[in-house]
Amino acid sequence: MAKGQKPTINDVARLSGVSKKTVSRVINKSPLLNQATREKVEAVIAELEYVPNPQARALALRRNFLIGLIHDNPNAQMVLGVQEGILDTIRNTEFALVVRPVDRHSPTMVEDIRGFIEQQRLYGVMLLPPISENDELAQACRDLGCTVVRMGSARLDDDAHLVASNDRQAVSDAVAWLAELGHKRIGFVAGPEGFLSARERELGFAEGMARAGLKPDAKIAARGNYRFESGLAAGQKLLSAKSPPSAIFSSNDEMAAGVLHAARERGMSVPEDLSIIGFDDTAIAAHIWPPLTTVRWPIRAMAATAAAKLTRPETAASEPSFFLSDLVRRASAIEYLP
Amino acid sequence: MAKGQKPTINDVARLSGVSKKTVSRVINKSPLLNQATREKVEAVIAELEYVPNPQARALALRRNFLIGLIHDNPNAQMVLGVQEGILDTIRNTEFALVVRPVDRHSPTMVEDIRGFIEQQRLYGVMLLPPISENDELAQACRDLGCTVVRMGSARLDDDAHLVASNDRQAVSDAVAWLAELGHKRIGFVAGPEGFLSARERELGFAEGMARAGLKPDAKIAARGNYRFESGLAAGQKLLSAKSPPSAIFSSNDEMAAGVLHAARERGMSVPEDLSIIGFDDTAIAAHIWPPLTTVRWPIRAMAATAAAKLTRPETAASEPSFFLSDLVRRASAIEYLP
DNA sequence: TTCTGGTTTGACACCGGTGTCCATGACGGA
DNA sequence: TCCGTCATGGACACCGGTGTCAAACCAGAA
Repeated sequence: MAKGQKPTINDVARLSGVSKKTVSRVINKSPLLNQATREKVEAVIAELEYVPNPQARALALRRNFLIGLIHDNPNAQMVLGVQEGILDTIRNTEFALVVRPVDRHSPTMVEDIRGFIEQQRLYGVMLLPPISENDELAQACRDLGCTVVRMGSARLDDDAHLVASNDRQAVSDAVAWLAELGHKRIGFVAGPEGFLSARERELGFAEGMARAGLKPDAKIAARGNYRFESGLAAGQKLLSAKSPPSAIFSSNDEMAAGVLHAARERGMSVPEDLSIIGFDDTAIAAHIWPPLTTVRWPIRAMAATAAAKLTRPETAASEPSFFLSDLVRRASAIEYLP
Repeated sequence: MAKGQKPTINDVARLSGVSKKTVSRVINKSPLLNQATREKVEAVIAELEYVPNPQARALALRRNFLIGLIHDNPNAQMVLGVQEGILDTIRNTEFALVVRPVDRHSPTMVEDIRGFIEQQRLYGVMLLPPISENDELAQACRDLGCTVVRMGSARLDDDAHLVASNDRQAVSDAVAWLAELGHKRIGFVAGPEGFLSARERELGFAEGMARAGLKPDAKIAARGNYRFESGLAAGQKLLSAKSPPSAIFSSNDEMAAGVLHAARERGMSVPEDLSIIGFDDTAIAAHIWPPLTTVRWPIRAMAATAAAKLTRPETAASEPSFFLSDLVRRASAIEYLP
């Protein structure tokens, strides 16, 4: 072994007086190997600080140890939380995380992603909402021999290929809690049509109202697109209703911030005149005034589980797919003050 | 070539009646090649939809086409912006982006990163603040034969290995603008000690005050740690001063949001009683009330340039390293009302 | 016609691992 | 003592590219 060069399997084999293949067996923990031989080789590996070359392994095994994170998600905190969760699982393994932001409105998106998976010979990919809802895309990835795990808010796939938050339940609970606080007219800001998360949250709202024996009123409901401006517009509509709500549930935090602005524009105080609940617990939630009561879902733990399902399916595929969210009670929602 | 298998260089060679090596020359655009041969081979490549296997290339070239993004950065938006910028440059190349969040307080951080670079045989890495300021780390990466480009807010390295925002200038301009608006008592919330960005913003503040002929007053200055809570504490201190400021410059948006809370706690109106300027233009800035006037720096363009310096140094290394930021004027800073 | 020199191409080893299959040797039973 | 069996380890080809070096080819000059 030349000085300054990384040791290879050949160096290890030569120094320990065995063949490459035997070293390979040690590395791969093959059971049909004499204990003494194993220890001898392991000693040399330790001495040389030998690390197998992943490129060579990838070539021989025809599979790269790369997990792809494919997303088109506007929520930076969520994406970063996912990255951290995946790293929690794959740190200290031979896997690495490669990321690929995409544009879901591009007509070539599926083609682009296929090219990416094929070129990098990805081991597996994780799809984030909203593109995780795209069955065609998931199938295209699988056709390439790539394991796919999808993150979502509903049953998009079987347990081995899904991690999901139980949004419906979480919203239902939040609305029921508002009702307990005495609110009778509860407004709703929906997310964009076509998003499963938006749909689930809508169902959760309906469920929560039903639990509380309240009837949803279309005059104090509006649809937004998860962006701040749409929340502002929704808030303006709801608050100018003849019989305005005393509480509003918004399908995400950003729109909730918009509702808050709308209330302030009308000179209303939050939470005294209007209680607001958001969803996601993004950084905004804690930093607006008043701090937003919101639903937090365990992104990082979910992503860690997803990564486990990708990298060691034999042990992790059957782990639960659904994760419970909880209500973070801050100052923006209080009991009804007539 | 078996059905369903990806074509290899051998398939291309056989079908076009030339040797592997000639195909390799075509792929690598070698100049010493007959035009007719080149076209013949290219036709076969197109027909087979052949894509070279990056693992095999990586093995032969002893260098992987992976760019690492190493960071320990609490600002999700910034990290995601960087990722998008890097992708702007490397999309449609053979490079891929692998990410690695780390913990800068871990005593084994440098060792962990070395292991990561070595294991994945990274082509280059990009370091984000605050760890981009760690010279020992940068050197360790370079010793591994890995190109390093650092992102920062000051001259951390030479042009070929640096992209930086000119924070000092930006803050100086912002403060000078406050002075133009008639503010005489301008408070300052500094970032954490030991952060170059914090230091640069401090110098910018001093410079701006000097330009306006104002003298900084330590009684209306405080140090925070870039977190919301520290901004809140700083705001409480500054606003309870015997002679409180009419405007406050905060070294980042999150602390500015804290200052805003502090003002509101004391029953002050923003911007009527107090003007506030932040730094970074994160999502918070646009979504708090009132929307925050802040300094925006071109993260995505900077990251794209950094990626170019990593992946094609021959053309990009000499591109400018410094990027100008600009002041985003929203509602939180207005002229001085006595 | 033969030689020369430049251009174009190919044979072969190599990068650092893994899979296949066979050789070896120890051990137990006949 | 001899043979069959099983545990163990090695030889060799292969994964799909690239580097080296020499051979083949071609045109123009002697």
